[in-house]
Amino acid sequence: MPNEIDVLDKIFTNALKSRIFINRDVLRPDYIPDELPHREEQISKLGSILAPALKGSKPNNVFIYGLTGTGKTAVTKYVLKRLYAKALELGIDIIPCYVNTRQDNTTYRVILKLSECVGLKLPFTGIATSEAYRRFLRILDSKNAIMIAVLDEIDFLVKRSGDEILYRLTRSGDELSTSKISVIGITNDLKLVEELDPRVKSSLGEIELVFPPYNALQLEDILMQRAKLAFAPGAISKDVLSLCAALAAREHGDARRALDLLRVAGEIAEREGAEKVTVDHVYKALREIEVDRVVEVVASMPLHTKLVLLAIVDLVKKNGKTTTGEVYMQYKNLSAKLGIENVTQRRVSDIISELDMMGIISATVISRGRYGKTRIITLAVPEDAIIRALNEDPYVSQLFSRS
DNA sequence: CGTCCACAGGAATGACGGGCGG
DNA sequence: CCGCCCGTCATTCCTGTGGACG
Repeated sequence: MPNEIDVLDKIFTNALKSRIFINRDVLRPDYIPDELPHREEQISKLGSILAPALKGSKPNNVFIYGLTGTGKTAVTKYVLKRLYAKALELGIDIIPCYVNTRQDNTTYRVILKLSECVGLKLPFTGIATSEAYRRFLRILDSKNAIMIAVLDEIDFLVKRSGDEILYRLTRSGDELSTSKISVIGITNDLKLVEELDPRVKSSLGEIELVFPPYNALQLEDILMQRAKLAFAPGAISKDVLSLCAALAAREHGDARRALDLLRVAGEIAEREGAEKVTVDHVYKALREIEVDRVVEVVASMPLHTKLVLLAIVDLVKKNGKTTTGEVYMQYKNLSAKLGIENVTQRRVSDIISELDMMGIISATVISRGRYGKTRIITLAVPEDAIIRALNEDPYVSQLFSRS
């Protein structure tokens, strides 16, 4: 008992006397810095595209693509913020509206978000989608304003709910008399463009903006800029920044990842009561980020998904890889042990796809000729991270304690 | 060179809980 | 309170298919 108090006491005093961070929020993904290094070109392009809004005419729709962490969202939010400030100055009514369609991945929820931006409260369920849309348009039109709707990560929206809402929004001019809507679509999936309805493609792709990945040197610049604000003098060294930059560049130049790495490394250093962040802390952070992600993703999965995942872990542990058929058999065994009814193979097939999408496993369709077509499944994250995550579930953990 | 395996994955449908407007 | 609509999980039935085997 007294031990616990000591531990806590230590943590608290460590946090207080920490000489690591001055302002750690600067490293968070949603922080928008005043300067975005190596994105000057994109900023000025987007700026000139949106500028007509200040004169009251509708800017072209824009399609932005680039991989994750290439600054698409940051640049867009930054430009929008500046545009909005300018519009206020000039007394022009511009309504910026940012929707992340990874969270709001249905047509209805997108409309809900757009409505919020014009000050319309809609029930989050209960009325027909088309009715919600009509109400939204009516309110917007009464405002005599230019709405700039940013739909971030639209691949999620399109995959789940199709591109109908995109079509309607880009064509909304027909249904509005005074107000206007410009759409900025952001995606990191380049193939998405081909899946879109050609009409959407042409109207949304009036202008395309590409965000190339950062290289290691550029990432280092970004980290440097933020580190100056985030860390106490002397708490961080160039080696550490370079390592974070290099590790993130190895993925695909993902700035978000680089910043996460740096922040978590700092947090670990702080926890340990260290005086400065070391290379070692960065490697620990690398691991911690992965485990956290897995635990979080797994925790929100329904029971059957967890069971399928456990079946996969068992089989992969044994053979290094597995197939859909094997997984289904093993999954049936597991649910029988728990005395739970099992779902059909069709459903398990979908669950495997879902796990693949979440990046927990990797599943590739292959044909084994005479022996049929199946998916070869391997783990995409460390096994012990998954097991630790699954153990959190009271039902699933019974299967561990047994044997 | 055609078969046919072992699934992939689309379409239609339904049960269910949540939450509205009237 | 009812009727309606939503999203989610699941089922049933289905057509499609790469390539090793015969």
